[in-house]
Amino acid sequence: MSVTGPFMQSSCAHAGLVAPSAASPPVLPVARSLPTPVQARCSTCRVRRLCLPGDGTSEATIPVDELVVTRKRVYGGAHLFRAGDPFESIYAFRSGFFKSYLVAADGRTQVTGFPMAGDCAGMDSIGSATHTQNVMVLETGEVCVIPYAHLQRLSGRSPALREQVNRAMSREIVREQHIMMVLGSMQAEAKVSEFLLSLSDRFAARGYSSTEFNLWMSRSEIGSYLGLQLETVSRIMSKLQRLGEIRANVRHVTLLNREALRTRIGAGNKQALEATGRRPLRLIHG
Amino acid sequence: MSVTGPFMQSSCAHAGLVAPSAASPPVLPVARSLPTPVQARCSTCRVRRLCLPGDGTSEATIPVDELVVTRKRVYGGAHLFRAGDPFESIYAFRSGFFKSYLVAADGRTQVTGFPMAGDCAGMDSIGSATHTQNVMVLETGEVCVIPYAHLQRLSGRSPALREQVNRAMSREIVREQHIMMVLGSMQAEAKVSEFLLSLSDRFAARGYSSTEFNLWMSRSEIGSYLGLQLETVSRIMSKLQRLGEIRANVRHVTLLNREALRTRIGAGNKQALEATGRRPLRLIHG
DNA sequence: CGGGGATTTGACACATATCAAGAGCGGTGG
DNA sequence: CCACCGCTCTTGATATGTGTCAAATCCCCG
Repeated sequence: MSVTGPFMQSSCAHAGLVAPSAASPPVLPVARSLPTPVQARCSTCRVRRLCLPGDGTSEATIPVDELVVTRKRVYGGAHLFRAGDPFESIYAFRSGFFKSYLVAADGRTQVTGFPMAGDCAGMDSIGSATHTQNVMVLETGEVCVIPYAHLQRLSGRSPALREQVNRAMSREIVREQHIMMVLGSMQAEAKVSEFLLSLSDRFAARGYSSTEFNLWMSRSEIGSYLGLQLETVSRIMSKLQRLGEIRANVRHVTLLNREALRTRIGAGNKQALEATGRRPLRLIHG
Repeated sequence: MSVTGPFMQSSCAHAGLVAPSAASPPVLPVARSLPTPVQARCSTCRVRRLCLPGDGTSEATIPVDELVVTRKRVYGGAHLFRAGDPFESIYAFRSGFFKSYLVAADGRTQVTGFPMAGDCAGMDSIGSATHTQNVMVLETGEVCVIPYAHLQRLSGRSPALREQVNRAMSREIVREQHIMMVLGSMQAEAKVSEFLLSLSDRFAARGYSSTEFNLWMSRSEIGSYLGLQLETVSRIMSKLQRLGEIRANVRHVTLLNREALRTRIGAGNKQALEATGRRPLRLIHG
């Protein structure tokens, strides 16, 4: 794990407790039969039902309190990890706000998500030796470290945990499919409206206000996420404000008319494409 | 599973062999201790190393020949499944060519991929009762049916299989991240070039020509996949042909200058976005 | 041979990118 | 405490890539 910026403090030290084991790079933390520290337990976590442990339907068989080995406090501006860092752990966010992004060889950047409490990062790197994308901290928060080798071990004895991991990865695939749809078939106004409503729903699911919240990301980051230029994002937010559908005070947003925004999502379709059944072909050479 | 179009024939019937169990909807095929029919075995499959069984590094512990319960022949124009169909199985493609796509409530369509031999479909629906997207057959082929309950059972006794499933899902996440990058940060010409080269690489990985191949999908489907109109795709392919980088005879394509195409991918960047570290905020109300 | 869809190509419109300037905000140092 | 600096955000003017509309051609298939 790269330690950049102000990210250099383990939660254990921070919380004033003694860590059961080393917290950083080498191999995997030896926590086989050591008890998980109370502060890192999922059973007391407010967002557990959104996270790997799930809604508790099969709770009895998931060793939720052995899942997280360490918890770390990470600070705004720091990177949790970068593409190319060795892959060792899955991360689950307990609090804070983050962005995940890719950087192409030629410098192009694509923000792939804005994970927050209850979300996970690092699952895309399973099977790679190194992380495939970057995760940066936008708002200081706490992240639960789940060493992958540890997760594999636990999976061996808990079918329910295996299932939860599969579900979490599946959700991630669906989430990205949804973004593909936004990127590929929506116009700018629809994209921004969708973005705001989606954020709103995610805040709501975590018990925060769905109508009034902070944007922890910049216009430029929103733009990258939506495939737009920052100026376009800014203009559209100004327009939505002019129309009375939102109030936007730079990073602080209030949704005034959710229905209007929802309508805006459908506006300006680009494609219909309905399969015809007939499929002409020109075969190789022939 | 929806049975539409000419998709109404099980591979067993087709191959003239007796099926070991029912092949369709109800619960899950009872194949607990029945031997897997020879024709459905992974160990004899040409694309097994690209598929769930993997490259064989941990082959000994993966019950590869119990993985696939049935194999089906599916015909061009048919749907393997549609969004909303009950989720029961993962599908692995042995041959043929397919498209996966989403349809939004308002009718917008987004093609999410063009799976072919060695690829999988349905992993996005794990944890849902129903499939989240549609998969249509573009070129007749054979698909291996892996009932999810069956996979779960096998996973219980094979850590290596669990790992392979995780890897496959992880790869799918990375694949979609890559498409997000294409959709969000490339211009039309770069998108189409990237698409052709990517297809070329996938054919090469399967032992087919990397310079000459058929496009089983229409311009409209390519457009949907890349977030472009079909006319734009057509124009760009004409242009690439005019420039001597490809030869495009409707559905039959020859790549004449891969390097030129590769250069084209970098052209016309849209975003740079490098993190600044400073992160201004306007806190709630304040 | 005829019909229908796919593809190509052109003309044009328009959404969004690009370029540029100014304002707002937050932190820093005098 | 104020002035400055750097960054983000906003807004305007303009350029341009791509969508839209339309028509001709091609191709497959009956």
